[in-house]
Amino acid sequence: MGEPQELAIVERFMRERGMRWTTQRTLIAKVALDSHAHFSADELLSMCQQEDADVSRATVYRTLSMLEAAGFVEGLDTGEGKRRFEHVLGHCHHDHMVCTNCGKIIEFRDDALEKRQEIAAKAEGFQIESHSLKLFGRCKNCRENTLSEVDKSL
Amino acid sequence: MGEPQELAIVERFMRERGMRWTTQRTLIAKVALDSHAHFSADELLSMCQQEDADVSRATVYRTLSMLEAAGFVEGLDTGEGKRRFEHVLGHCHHDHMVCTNCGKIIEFRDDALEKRQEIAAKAEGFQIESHSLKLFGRCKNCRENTLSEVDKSL
DNA sequence: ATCAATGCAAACCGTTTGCATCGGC
DNA sequence: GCCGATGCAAACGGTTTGCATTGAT
Repeated sequence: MGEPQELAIVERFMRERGMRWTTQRTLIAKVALDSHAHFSADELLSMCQQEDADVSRATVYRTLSMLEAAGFVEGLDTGEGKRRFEHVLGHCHHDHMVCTNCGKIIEFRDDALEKRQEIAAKAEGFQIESHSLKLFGRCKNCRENTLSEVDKSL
Repeated sequence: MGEPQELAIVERFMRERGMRWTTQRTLIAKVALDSHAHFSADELLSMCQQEDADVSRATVYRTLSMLEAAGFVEGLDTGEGKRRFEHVLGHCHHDHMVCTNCGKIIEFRDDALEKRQEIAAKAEGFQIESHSLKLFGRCKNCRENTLSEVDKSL
């Protein structure tokens, strides 16, 4: 995982636009791009504060929306009432399965799916800019655990 | 559109569970099931108050979550920061295209899409309970208007 | 008469914002 | 030194909740 180069890309992006490359932005971007998880703004804040106390919630939100607008990070709504973000720079597009039991998020990709979406859009004269596909249900683990619980009760 | 029977179904559902069929629930369910639109809780409240002033915001929210839990209504997140709901009882499943310019919501259905989702889930040992697919972009109308604006500026 | 449902207003919670201060450039 | 970025705390907006009252059964 090549965070150093990625961080440099973010820095360059900001500087080119006349934005200041502050210690907070460096830290937030580093932690966000380092993470392989789907983190909430709050979790990102905690992760940053673990490394260095000098970050505020407001700055995390502000930096996060810049990173999102720039396309380095992507927000997704998992139905918990708050957004989660994922590292997107240098990763290819994928969709998500969200386990409604344990909250696990599984990434998957299916080109046929993407193509069908394009076809459906074309039929309506609609031009897709982005899309969001989430499958909600039970992950493999939770299904197995549920089954064994049922077994026990028999 | 057969609201009377649908309303009776909701009433029966509630009564069977020992819930009281109040004037507020009758009104809210009627208005919600009458609507062909994707309404927010607030809009539903206004629609109800137009017909009868005796409904509170709290009751709209409480009734809405019952209707959703019962499967008469379905909530979807269009990315506006608030949920929208749609009449689902007696309608077959569909997905949505959301115009990021005018907010228009287009319903569409593609069986091949659904099948690919099942295949992708099976590959992960995931059992789908529900899913959410939204295409964000520009609707036909907005595309045409945008084009003519460009034309004008030339 | 009972107890669930309602209305009100306050609480909630994630997120945004105004403003004085700080710090990159 | 300038002006953009930060921190703080207050504001925001959708939604939920505690509690006294109302009303369906």
